[in-house]
Amino acid sequence: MLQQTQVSRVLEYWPRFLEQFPALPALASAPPASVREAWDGLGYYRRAANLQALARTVVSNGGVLPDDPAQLRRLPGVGRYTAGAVASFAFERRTAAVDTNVARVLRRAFHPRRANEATLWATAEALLPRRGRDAWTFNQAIMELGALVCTARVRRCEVCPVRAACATGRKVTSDK
DNA sequence: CTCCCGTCCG
DNA sequence: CGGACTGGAG
Repeated sequence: MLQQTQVSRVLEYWPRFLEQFPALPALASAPPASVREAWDGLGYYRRAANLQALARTVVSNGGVLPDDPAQLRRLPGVGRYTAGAVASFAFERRTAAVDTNVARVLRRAFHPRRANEATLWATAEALLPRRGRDAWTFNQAIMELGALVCTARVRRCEVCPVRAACATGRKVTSDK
């Protein structure tokens, strides 16, 4: 649900969705129309179909989600970001997870000129703490930094905890 | 108009 | 690589 959709909007759907489909088996055996209906208004309806296909695949293969990013990535609707996010946040695997927030933070802090996806992921991996548990915290922290402080429109460099190490933030504070 | 905890297809 | 997919908020 969070793929390209704001948290505030997902919050209106996620609890109801989970109530209706408490776990993968329920989602797997549900009529596709009921899944689509539960998704109504959220947009990107392919995600709903992908999610049910994912549920069916996982259920028919023992019912357990893999914790490995490469294996997660093979599931429908799971790209590099989601695979990393699930592996890190659900399983505490040591993996990078670059979403739009993280990408923006990394761009501003380390690549003020231009940076492609590969560069951003490489930077994210280079910054990743050794232990999985600490990588979880790092991923959570950098993502929230982008969502709450280093935001797309108004960046709040004054309250940014990594301002001193940021290529963009250093200038911004001296300029304005 | 851009942006949002992207992914897939051509 | 670019574009499609979706809709609401700022």
